Amino acid sequence: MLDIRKIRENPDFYREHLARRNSGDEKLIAQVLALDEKRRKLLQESEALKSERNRTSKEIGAIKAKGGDIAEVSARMKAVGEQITRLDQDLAGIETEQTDLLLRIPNANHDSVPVGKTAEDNRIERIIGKPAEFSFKPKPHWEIGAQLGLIDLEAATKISGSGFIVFKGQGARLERALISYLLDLHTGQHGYTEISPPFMVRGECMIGTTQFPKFIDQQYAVTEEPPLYLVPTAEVPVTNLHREEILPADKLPIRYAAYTPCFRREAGAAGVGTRGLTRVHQFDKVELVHIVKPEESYATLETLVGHAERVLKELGLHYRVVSLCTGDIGFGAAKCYDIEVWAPGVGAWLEVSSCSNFEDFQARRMNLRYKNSEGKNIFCHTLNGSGLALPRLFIALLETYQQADGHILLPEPLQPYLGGLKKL
RNA sequence: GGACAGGUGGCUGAGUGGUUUAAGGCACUCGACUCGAAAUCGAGCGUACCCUUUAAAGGUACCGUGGGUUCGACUCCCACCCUGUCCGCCA
Repeated sequence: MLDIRKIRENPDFYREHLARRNSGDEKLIAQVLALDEKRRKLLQESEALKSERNRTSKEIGAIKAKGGDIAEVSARMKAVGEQITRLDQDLAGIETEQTDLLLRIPNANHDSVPVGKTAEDNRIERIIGKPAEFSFKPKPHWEIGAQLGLIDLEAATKISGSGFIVFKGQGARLERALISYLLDLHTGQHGYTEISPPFMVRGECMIGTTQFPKFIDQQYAVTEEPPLYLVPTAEVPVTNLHREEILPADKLPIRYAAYTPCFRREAGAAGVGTRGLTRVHQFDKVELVHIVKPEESYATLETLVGHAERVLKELGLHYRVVSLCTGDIGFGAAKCYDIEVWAPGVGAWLEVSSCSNFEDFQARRMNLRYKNSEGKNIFCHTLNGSGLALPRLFIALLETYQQADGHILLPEPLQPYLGGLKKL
């Protein structure tokens, strides 16, 4: 959520930044400012009347103590009270409207974010490794996986519909191995504290991390009373762990790593780019979350990307890091790097991680602050990135390490997690 | 799910309709005393918003949450939430 006072002070700055997102949201600035003006006018009227009532009520107390007559002044204050009630009702309506609008305005982007309209305009920061070479035509993962009995997409469709995966045998074991490997790497080498959160959360959490209100139709609701939602990413429960808190400065920075399944409705139609495991309603992911002081957040973003890249380097996978342009970047992010792994079987770059700095955009929504050295309460900056998303990592492993005889070689770091197994 | 108890500032703890402007204490900050410290003494010390703005001052709201009664609610009424303890159910 943007700071209404900053919008008030510098509306052009936000109009320009939002216009670069080409989502048309810059028009909301004028709307929110109009509401804000109305709101403050009503607030001032209401507060002036309350001030009068407070003063007069004390006088009434004094008059009564002396045995005086309060009928006339009391009646007058009753009228004032009714007027206050009316004003406050109007005010509450406008405040709700304003907050709702503010929750729908996306974040302004950092100056280093490339300006552009589509994914074509994203800036490629670096390409690491080389594409795997084959003496045969590499197969897509759904063929390899079916042949080796690692996955069964038809069974998944039968029990849950399209967009679900059944892992079987060594496939299921590989999935489990990857979760352990990723958590061990990040907690052991990168200093993260492991969190195992609930997979269902309240609506407030979804507001905090920007899924609500705008993207509510992409979420699964589980119960109606109380409303609970399946997490679309561990970002939601983990970042909200400290919602409504004022953290002591020495608790920062906070680094959490969490495995959860992720549930997404992904309204998009099936077709190219959605076959196999690339785009599913439920997938596993290890997520990295940082809560930091504002002055540290951009250095932290680079560190975070490095932690995610480390996985691909260790596993010997070919990947690139892309800086998302203003037209492609997510709603809440000020800056975002995507990490894309090369999948030789399908011949495409697949997004396996999205590392974002939200600055104080999420922190404002969840009222997450820390007390600085001067004793002031300052909104924290929050960041998160996948470390990594499992199905696409699974795809890259199958397609990159496939052999002419149909088997898959396992990269060395994974072998201990599969009981020393070297190939599938 | 049932019964009982409770929810007030960073902590503790008073407060049953009007000098509550939330007492007192602890902690913290500054000052005095001291070579220094402790003790003692003095002062300060919540959050958010509004107005003004170089600043200061001022206003409003906040005692679990939301309603209600009243000129006026920490205080009275209603509903709900949470915590603790016990009971029931349960992998």
